[in-house]
Order: sequence, then structure tokens, then C-alpha cells
Amino acid sequence: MKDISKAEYEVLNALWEKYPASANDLIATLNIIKPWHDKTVKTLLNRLVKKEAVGFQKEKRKYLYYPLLEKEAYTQYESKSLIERLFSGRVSPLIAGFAKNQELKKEDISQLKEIISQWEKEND
Amino acid sequence: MKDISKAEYEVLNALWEKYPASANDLIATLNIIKPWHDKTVKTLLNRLVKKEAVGFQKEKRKYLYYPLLEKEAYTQYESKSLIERLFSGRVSPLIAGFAKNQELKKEDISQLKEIISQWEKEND
DNA sequence: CACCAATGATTACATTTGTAATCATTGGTG
DNA sequence: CACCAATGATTACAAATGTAATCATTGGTG
Repeated sequence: MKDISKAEYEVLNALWEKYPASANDLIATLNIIKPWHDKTVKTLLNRLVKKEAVGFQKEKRKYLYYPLLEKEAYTQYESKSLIERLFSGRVSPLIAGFAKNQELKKEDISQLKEIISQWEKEND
Repeated sequence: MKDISKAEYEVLNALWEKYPASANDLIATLNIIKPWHDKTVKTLLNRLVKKEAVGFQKEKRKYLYYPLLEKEAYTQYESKSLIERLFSGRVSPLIAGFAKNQELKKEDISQLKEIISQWEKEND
């Protein structure tokens, strides 16, 4: 998987939210959260195309872009890379850090319990 | 917190494992896992000094380096940044991804349960 | 003392990334 | 048809990053 930079990720994430999308669609969506010039968005979009994370279909002069890389595949890859790099591949130290720094809510705990419960149903 | 690149992190991680350490100590340690030229390690070390992640004490011509940035602070910051960026600040989707992709072991589950149990003792 | 290797400081260069600007083409409108 | 704005393609430039090389200084040794 080719590396996708943080700025590129923002563009790709906007596309995952809604596609197919034109460059102008994405520029409008991103303008809500990032004060980026439209030229910046177009460049990042073109880099994503070059990296084969995004494809497009021509419709007259307008291009309609769609993701080639799935959000889940990407988030899993990035998560795993970070866990590997920082925690020798173990997820528990990451969660322990969140717990220690009071960054877990009751809702998070419930959700984790649910995931564990489901895992046990499928694996124990 | 100043961004620490992946290569810089490797040097810093070697230092966290054992400090104070000379440049040569680090070069030797890193040589085990990375085929880096010694000049590369020195450059990365100097960049870490510039970023104030690392300090040093002179001992004749030899410098003994030590971390200024704590491993836990860094790993928590990076973890949180990733979770914020990819999962809107929620840890459960990250764990759910690991579960879904069969990347959790029984041992991970035990550890997560322990963390949850501890959290509940301190917060419920 | 002279020499040399060791050590850190500084420089180098290619690639990647962030944030644009400029250029070329082309639909649409008057 | 001419013109112009829209649209994508290409270029630009600074900073960060990866991976070095070169330079300046200085301990240690013969």
C-alpha cells in the first residue's frame, strides 16, 4: 500500500463520505473544515489518483471521482502500522494509555465489552 | 509537540531502551534492526536534539544522549492523533477492526478485560 | 610533537508533503 | 463565431524527511 499523507487522507476521507464526487464537490465539502485553496484540493486529488487510491470517470469536461481504496482497508492498515511501530503489535498498551490518561468514557467501555463478547462468541 | 518522523522515532526508541547512550551505542543498537549507515543515525540524532526530544551531556569529545520526551507521552500523543484522525476520537472502532480481521489473540482479550475491570474499579 | 582516527557539526541531495500558481483545453453563452 | 470561465494538467516552491557525505575539531598514540 502506498503511503497516503495526512493532507491526502483528508481529501480521501471526504470522498469516502460521498462518491462519486467532482473536484468542486470535494472542494466545497472540505472548505467546511479546512481553509484550503481549491488548487490545493485539486493537487491532493491528483496525487491520490497517481497513488491509485482514487479513480475517476470523465463526464464531459467534468471528472467524477471515486475511491479505489476502501476506508476499512486503509484504517486497518494504518492502525496496525502504528500499533506495530509503537506497541510491538499489541493493542492493550494503547487502550491502557487511554485508560490511564482518563480518556475513556463509559460508552467506550461498553463498546469494548461488546466487541470482546462478540469475539468470544466467535473464537472461544 | 513537534512532529517526530518515523526514522527519528526509531532512534529515539533505541535511546528509551537504554540511556544515557553515546552515538556509537545507538548506532550499534540500531544496526541490529536497520541497515543504516552511522551517518544516518547521527543526523537523525541531531534532528531529535534540534526538536528538543533529546538532550546530551558532553564527556570529553563524546556526547551522552538522554531522552527529553517520555515514551509514554509520545505514544499517547501519537495514538490519540491517529484515533482522532481516523476514528473521530473513538477507540472502539480500532479494536473492532482488529477483531474483525482476526488480529486479536486470547491474550489480548484477557489484557483488555483487565484494563476494563481496572477502569471500572476507578470510575464506576 | 605530528599524525590520525574518532566524534560531532554542518552540508548535500533526492523524495515526499503542504500549499499553492500557471497553463492548456473545452464547454457554454452571447 | 468569439470569448470566457470552468476544469483538469502541469509546474512551482518551501519545508520535512530519508539517507547519506564532508568538514572541523580534538583526544590518543607513536
